[in-house]
Amino acid sequence: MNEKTTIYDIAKALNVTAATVSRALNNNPKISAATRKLVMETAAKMNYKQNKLALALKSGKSNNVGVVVPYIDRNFFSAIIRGIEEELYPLGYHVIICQTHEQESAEIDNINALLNAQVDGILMSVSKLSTQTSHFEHVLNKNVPLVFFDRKKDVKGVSTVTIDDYQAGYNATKHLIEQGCSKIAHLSGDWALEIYKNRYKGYKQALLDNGITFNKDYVIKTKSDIKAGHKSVEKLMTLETPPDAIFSSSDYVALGAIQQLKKMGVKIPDDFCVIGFSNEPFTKFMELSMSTVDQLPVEMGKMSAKVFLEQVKESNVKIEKKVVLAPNLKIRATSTKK
Amino acid sequence: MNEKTTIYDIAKALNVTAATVSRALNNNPKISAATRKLVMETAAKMNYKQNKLALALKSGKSNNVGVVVPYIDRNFFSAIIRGIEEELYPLGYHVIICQTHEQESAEIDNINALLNAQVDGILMSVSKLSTQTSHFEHVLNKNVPLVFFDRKKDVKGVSTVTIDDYQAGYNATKHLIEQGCSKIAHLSGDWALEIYKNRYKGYKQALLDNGITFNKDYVIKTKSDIKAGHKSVEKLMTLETPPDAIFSSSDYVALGAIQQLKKMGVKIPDDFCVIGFSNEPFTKFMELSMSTVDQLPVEMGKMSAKVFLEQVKESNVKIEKKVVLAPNLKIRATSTKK
DNA sequence: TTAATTTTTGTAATCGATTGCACGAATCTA
DNA sequence: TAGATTCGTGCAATCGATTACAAAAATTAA
Repeated sequence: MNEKTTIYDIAKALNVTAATVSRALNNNPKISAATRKLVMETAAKMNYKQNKLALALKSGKSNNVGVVVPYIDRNFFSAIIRGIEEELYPLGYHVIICQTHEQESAEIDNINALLNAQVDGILMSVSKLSTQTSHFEHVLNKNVPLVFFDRKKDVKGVSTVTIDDYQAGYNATKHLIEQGCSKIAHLSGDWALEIYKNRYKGYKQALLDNGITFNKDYVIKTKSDIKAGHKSVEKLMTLETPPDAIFSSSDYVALGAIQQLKKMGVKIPDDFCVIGFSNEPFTKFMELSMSTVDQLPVEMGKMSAKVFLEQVKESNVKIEKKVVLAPNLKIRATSTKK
Repeated sequence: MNEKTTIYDIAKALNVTAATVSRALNNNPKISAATRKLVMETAAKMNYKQNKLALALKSGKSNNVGVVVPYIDRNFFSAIIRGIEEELYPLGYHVIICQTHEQESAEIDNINALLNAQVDGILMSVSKLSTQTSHFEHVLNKNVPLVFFDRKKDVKGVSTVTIDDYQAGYNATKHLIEQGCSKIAHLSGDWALEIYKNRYKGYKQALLDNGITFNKDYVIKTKSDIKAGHKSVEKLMTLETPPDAIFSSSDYVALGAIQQLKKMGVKIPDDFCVIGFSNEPFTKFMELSMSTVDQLPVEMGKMSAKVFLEQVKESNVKIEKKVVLAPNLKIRATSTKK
């Protein structure tokens, strides 16, 4: 009884053609008010639901967008997805999720699968291990809009939405200086990703602008986990002049650093200040709440969605938009001296 | 140049019909080895990619499943989605995400949209504010498998994957008793959801089994946020005999409780033990790491996916499977007396 | 009343794939 | 070598919608 009803079923019931039904349902002005009403009512009665697949095939628009992220259960990424979803859902789009686990092969795989599924666009954050760009160009060749958020690669024709990582690094470092710190270390990530490089640049410039000499022993490139924080602190504290503050490019690394510092009996924030990056939920809930940089992921997701929408609207023109959002410094206990 | 190639393009290039191309690509044994090879090579050369939409329309299988959750940026849910994705992706399925914001209207909306998009199944956690069940029956009437995870409603024909909330409540409470607590309060949620009711039942039974009289003043139903934790503790501590432990159905409420207890100068864990629920990431990172119940969300997601797969495999038989996973008590600092 | 318009509806192609049936060619049987 | 099989392909329908174009019906004009 509740089997799928098609426009043909309605047509048969009313002794008209499917074309008429289709037009009536789509409010085509060429249909008489009487038949339109009749069709509408019968459709409702028969519990008709439009088959979006058929529509998609005919129109070439699937009303699906693909979102590719390293992991979906990392707050930063899931919050971005939330933003994307909230922006696109009201317009009838659905979001298809894929994760790469930071593997380039998975990234390529995902992109191909999404293209085969005829998505109307792909929004993504590139994997840490990505080196090639041909799979991105492949997307553009198929005339499918591509938007990078947060982590990007330089590819012509791709729009990007990022925060101003340079500014974020600058602000965080300046804040530490204002707290009276002068020997500020920086825990960074792989510079193959611009975000880490830019945070580093901002850090360096803030030092210079405030008359602090840059010390390259204070900069360590690490993985993004807690252990990396432990190890980095161990290394830093054996230096001849150990630092008195850390600006970390990752909240997890900052957390590890704090744990290790406490273990070593260093007093935070009085003798040592720490600031992380990403505003992961846990930072707020720590006994000593952690200062960090909020990247406004939900906003970033919404903005990515908007950029995508502009792109589909002006499908004739090739737009390459670069949106840069302002980061938001969250000053909390780990960097607030009394 | 890189415009979409169809089997018709390949057919034309080789002077055969699309049917032949289709068969060759699908390794149909009726095709001669020679033509198969030729077709394969030409397909590769022309960069052919199968249009999944056309396939979906023809076959009636979209290879998409819908996942509906209250919020995707809550770790518990995003971890479940991760599990689902990892289980289904290798089989060629894609996951379409929707969020309800705990609104029943959005839930109904999402389900309808997913059905229109011809998903092969819907996996979901019902919204807190859901009261009706007709939209779930609607899914079943369309012969689309429906699986509830964690939060469920009693609907005939729907498979469910949950943890044993009763056991979880029992174990958590028993653990507190073993730590020497005897006046154990319980912060619960809305009993319209079975999960909260069952945790409460387990709590109560553990008390009885250990000769502790149940005190209904010790049970408070609250929202699931930090503030609710503050308020509940305020109320509990003004009782004639205040409790000496809390088993909370939510990590956030437990966090709020801990904050308030500290503010009041109560010593945790020596004078007061606390245990939460969900193993949210922040619980591990607190100064005083929080004991909690791990619901194994990734496992739960994988199991939900498996149940869905069984359902599609045996599309003729109507299976209604009830999987109950064992919860995992994480004993940490907030409930470990020395 | 008839021709000219305007409305309304129908016919049939299309989107890109799959597949039952039919048919010609090649191979086998006797 | 005639007849029966088997093999490889083509024809055409199908999935469920949309939409030029054509045709019929209704309305208006003269």
